[in-house]
Amino acid sequence: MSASEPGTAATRERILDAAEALFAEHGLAGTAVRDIARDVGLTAASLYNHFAGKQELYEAVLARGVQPLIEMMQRIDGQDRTSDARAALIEDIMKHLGGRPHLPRLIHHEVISGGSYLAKLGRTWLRPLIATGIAEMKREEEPNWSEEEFPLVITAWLNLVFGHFAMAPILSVVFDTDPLAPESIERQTRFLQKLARMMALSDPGPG
Amino acid sequence: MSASEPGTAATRERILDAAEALFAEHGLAGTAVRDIARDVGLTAASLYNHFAGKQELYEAVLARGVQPLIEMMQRIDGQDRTSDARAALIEDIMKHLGGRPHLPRLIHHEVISGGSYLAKLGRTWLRPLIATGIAEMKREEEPNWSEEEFPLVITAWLNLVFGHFAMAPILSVVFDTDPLAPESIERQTRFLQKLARMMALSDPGPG
Amino acid sequence: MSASEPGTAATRERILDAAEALFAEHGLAGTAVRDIARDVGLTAASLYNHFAGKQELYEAVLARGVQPLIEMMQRIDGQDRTSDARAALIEDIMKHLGGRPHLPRLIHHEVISGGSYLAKLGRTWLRPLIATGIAEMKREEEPNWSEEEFPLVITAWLNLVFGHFAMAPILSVVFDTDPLAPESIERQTRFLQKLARMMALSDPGPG
Amino acid sequence: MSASEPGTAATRERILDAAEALFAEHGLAGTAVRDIARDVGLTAASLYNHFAGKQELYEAVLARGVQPLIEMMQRIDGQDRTSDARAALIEDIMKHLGGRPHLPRLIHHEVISGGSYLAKLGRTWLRPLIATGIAEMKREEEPNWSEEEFPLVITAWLNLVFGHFAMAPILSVVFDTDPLAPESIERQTRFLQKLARMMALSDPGPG
DNA sequence: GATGAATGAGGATTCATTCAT
DNA sequence: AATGAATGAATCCTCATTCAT
Repeated sequence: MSASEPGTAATRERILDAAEALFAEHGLAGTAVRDIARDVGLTAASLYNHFAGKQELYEAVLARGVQPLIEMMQRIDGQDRTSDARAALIEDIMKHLGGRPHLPRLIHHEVISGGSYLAKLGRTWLRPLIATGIAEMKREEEPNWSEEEFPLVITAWLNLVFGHFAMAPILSVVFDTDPLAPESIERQTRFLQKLARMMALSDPGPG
Repeated sequence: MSASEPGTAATRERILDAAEALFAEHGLAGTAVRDIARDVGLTAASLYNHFAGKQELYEAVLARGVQPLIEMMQRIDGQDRTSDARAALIEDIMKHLGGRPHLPRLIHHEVISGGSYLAKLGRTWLRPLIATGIAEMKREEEPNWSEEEFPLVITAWLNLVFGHFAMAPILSVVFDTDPLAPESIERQTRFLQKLARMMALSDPGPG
Repeated sequence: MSASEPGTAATRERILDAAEALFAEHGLAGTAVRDIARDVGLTAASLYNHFAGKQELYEAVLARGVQPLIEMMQRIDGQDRTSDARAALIEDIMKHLGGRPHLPRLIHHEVISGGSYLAKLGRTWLRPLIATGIAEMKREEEPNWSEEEFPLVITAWLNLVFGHFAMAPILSVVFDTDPLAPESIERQTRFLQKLARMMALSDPGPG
Repeated sequence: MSASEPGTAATRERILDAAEALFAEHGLAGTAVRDIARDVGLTAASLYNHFAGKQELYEAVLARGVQPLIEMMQRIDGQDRTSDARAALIEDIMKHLGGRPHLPRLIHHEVISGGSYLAKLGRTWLRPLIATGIAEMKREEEPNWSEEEFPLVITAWLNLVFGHFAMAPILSVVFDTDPLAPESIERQTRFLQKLARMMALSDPGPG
């Protein structure tokens, strides 16, 4: 009657968890199936009772991690636009990534490698996000950014949010803090919200 | 008999070039020595006349790419602080990375994987850059950022600059432009300079 | 409650059928237990409720196919020798093999591989057949074959009969007909009977 | 200066020899690459310096064995038809197969399994042979066989010739002789030549 | 400097088999 | 009687590396 009996459907989740951590750190090629299995307490052969192969496992990990982001996007897309929707969106995303800190590095691996999952990732997740963001910016009364700068602004935000998590290893070397600690995420969230206000309101004047 | 006859010292560079491209795309583990050799028109065995091993080759690629960044840092650190030093620095870095578009992805791989080269990278390159950046920000008369936000600002800049190149694969899927094309880099440079002015001058007011 | 309800004893037969087809095509080593199970609509694990293992299943398939041939031999051995006994025997064997077209290939696999079942096959089936055949030939009044040629004649007949079925795959490629179709088997039967008459009656004269 | 220095091109041939023997006995699936390598005195990994994979090695073995048969066919096809051409052809083929006694079993494996090489085998080798044989039979003045029986006659000959070698394992169990011994091959050759005369000359009369 | 050949180590995957349910 | 899950033992193949030529 325990909540997660070993050997049932829970095994699949435990494999995904272990795989997520290892794929995030070493990438697809750098991760040995045997190592994933060992972290779950299984033999490599047993993994193949749950996933058809390494590639399929990788994609399942990616899908599981990206799915909530897609849904988050869809929820936001349809809802009322209050004045601080931006701040709430930033907070939501930061919170989700904070709970799955391996995800951004995983996505970075995929993006950098130009992996096959990339096209789907772009279509189902990035494009709606961009559409939402651009629609938002168009609604500004005194916009700081021209329409052709919109994509750059969106991209900038992607890099700011994901970079915080993906760059964590080197940041924790240079600074003393762990970027994945809750208070670091909290601080980064407030910083990004402040930056968002600046980018929306300020007028940098002529170059 | 010149120092860089094809087939002599030049071979070393050609190996580094091929390795840089492949390491950037597939990472250290995902790149086969044989593939690097093939791209140079050599056999894997021949590579070992030029480099002691895969790991050493990887580090040589990393060193060759990072060295100019470090020197750039050192030059800037000692020079006069004109009003648009920031703009010039951004331009310099963007230009260097534009000429070696694989470098950011290479560094991302290293950072994400928490590779062994990372500590050196942090110490010799990132720390001076941060010191310079912080000193710069401290000199502001009406600063928008508190001292404890300084690291976040620096990190943000790192992510903005490197992200542009590292995320290129997925961006070229979502948008129609190639982020590595000269005009894209030019546009991104101007965008970042504008953003720099905003972050320095503007006052977002209370949250 | 009948003895051959589907799911009870009938399952055993269905397993044997599927196994016969696969073993005949891919041999013992080339056939996966899982594939046999799939063809029956079962899991590999379920097979072990019916057979002790792959090897045992293989032998059961072989035994089931060979048993009627042995019995056929025994019947013929004890019965009256009419003038067209040869023609009847050829017809019987061809008919049996026509109903189990996988069997010859199965036996071929076993023979070619020098499998362990081979000795038993030779002793219980081939030897009686040869004895019968030789006794038959000795009864000829004006024999075309010397006693030392008898084994060759017998072997020739084996190759002619079994070859028709075993070589079917390539023959259907070269000719347009399917050697396993009833009319092909009928034609081959008549051909072999004619050949039998030729071999018995004719006198080729000196070389 | 020895005729077959180890480590040169001769290695390829030695691999083919070892592979031919093992593939003939155990088939493609039943033969382990490691076992082939061991018989040559190599590591499995070393095999891959000479052949792209198991399948490719298998096809190379098949091609090397079948090539002489094809050429033999082509030579015969173009030459004068003397009265004992048949006897000579039988002798040639028996001799070639006698020198490569694994080949018939290898071909049997391929034929039985309906392997992919089969179509090529049928087209390049079997069809010319059949054409030659049929042309030969049409030239008979008082033919014993109708035109629609021609394919059956050809097939019979195939089975008689190849069967002698392929069935060798079980025959050596039942009889005391080794069918692959030179004198056995010699005896079988004479037997087949005699049978050929019978099939050409005799008239079995009405069934 | 270049290469063909060899190899130990490892890595993904298959497979026959077992066992608790 | 059926099955999902687990596994040890292969099996094919890749890879980084070495070395004689």
